Amino acid sequence: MITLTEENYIKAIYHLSKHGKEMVSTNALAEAMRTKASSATDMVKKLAEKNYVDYKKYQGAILTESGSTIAINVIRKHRLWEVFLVDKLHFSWDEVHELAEQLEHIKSQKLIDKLDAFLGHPTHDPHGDPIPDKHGDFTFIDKIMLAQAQVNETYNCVGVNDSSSKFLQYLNNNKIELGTKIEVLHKEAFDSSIKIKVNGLEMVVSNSVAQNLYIQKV
Amino acid sequence: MITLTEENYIKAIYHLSKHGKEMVSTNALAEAMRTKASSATDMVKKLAEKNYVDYKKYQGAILTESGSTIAINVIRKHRLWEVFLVDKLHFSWDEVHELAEQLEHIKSQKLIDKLDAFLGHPTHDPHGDPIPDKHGDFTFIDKIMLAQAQVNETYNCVGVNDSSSKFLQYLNNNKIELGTKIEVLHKEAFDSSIKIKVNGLEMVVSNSVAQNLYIQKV
DNA sequence: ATATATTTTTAGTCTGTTCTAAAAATATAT
DNA sequence: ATATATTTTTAGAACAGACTAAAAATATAT
Ligand SMILES: [Mn+2]
Ligand SMILES: [Mn+2]
Ligand SMILES: [Mn+2]
Ligand SMILES: [Mn+2]
Repeated sequence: MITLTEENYIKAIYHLSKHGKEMVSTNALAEAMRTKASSATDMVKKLAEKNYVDYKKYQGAILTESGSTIAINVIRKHRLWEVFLVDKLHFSWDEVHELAEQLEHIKSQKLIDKLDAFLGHPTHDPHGDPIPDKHGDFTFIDKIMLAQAQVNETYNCVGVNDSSSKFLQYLNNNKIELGTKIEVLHKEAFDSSIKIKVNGLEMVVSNSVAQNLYIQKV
Repeated sequence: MITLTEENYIKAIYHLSKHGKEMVSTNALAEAMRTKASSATDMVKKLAEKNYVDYKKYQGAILTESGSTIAINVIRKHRLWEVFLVDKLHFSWDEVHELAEQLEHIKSQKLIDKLDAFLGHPTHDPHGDPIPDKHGDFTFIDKIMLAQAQVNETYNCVGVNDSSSKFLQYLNNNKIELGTKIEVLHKEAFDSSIKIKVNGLEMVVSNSVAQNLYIQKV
């Protein structure tokens, strides 16, 4: 039986290793888990013991096939619950992450299958992140960062990189949501800020915003 | 912050004390929690420390006002989730209890309020048990056990006492569910079994069934 | 009332997860 | 290459929650 804490570490390793197969350092893992390096070491040893990661002292950890399967399943649950909270319970997209952190640990394959069906087998969560299907396969969409956009082109907002409530609330305040059309008017060389037109209104976004908003050519 | 384990103990104390105000013995609590008396003692001391129970050595424990509020809130969540699982995800009533045991510990007042609204503010769970409202008030319905029924009367099935999947599956097999009409044909003095007519078919139920089925005069 | 049985508590241990402080290994700078 | 800085691991302790075995309190039977 896998514990809630183990699942969270495994998920963190998955995200830090960028979808799978590069070594994750103890310090990076500790920081992601908001804990100390000594705790991360202990946990990584335990995960290695249970064959969820391969671990070499001082080298870092990497998920095994079985660890990867667990990570993807937790992510699937997390994102499906987020869809439920937004689509069915009418939460705002900036409120659901912490709740999904709790719900993702509910153990029942049947529940997640039924939830998936109830939601109409969604492929993306409220932040534009892909939801792995029951075989663990993702539907990737072809997205770029707003920072990479071309002037005088129009794009669709399709996702966020930073899904903290602070950033999402910033987007709320500026009426930017998934599906919103963004026309790129000007890129300022000095500070990499970008002038865009959204909902008929012109506005300037900083580079740090432009690097956290994913778009797709319409 | 209250832990999952503390919530489960508090809920067990609530149920064992029959909705509130009688002392619960250490042994009874240990048995309900499927643990040992020494563990129950330890936990009861901790709950007393946190002022969720009043506890006197060798005398037993009883919920305080604050403990009672917690118990009722956990029960509210448990039963609302059961309604969700049955009404929205189409689980059968014999499958939902264990899942609700997990879901009842999700911490978010807003979630439970929204779930309640989404479900249409149900007053009873799939087993006929009352769902406390957000102020902790129950809607009690006037029910009796089938064992107390009168011959030649017709009743509505409104709840179960034993909500184990074994009993619920027995009812499934005999096409008895909440709302099913039951006509009482004969009570056998010898073994307290009861002959009833359900869905046009006659059948005999044992006393142990009759004591676990709640009914109401139509 | 005394002996016996049952219930409850205590004492000590274990596992899981965290921490701090110190030691060991690795990386970086001159 | 050596010194210094950074990262990682180890050692030892804490806390929650469980266990076993033994002691203490309470209940029951004669
Ligand atoms: Mn999330
Ligand atoms: Mn989590
Ligand atoms: Mn239940
Ligand atoms: Mn529970």
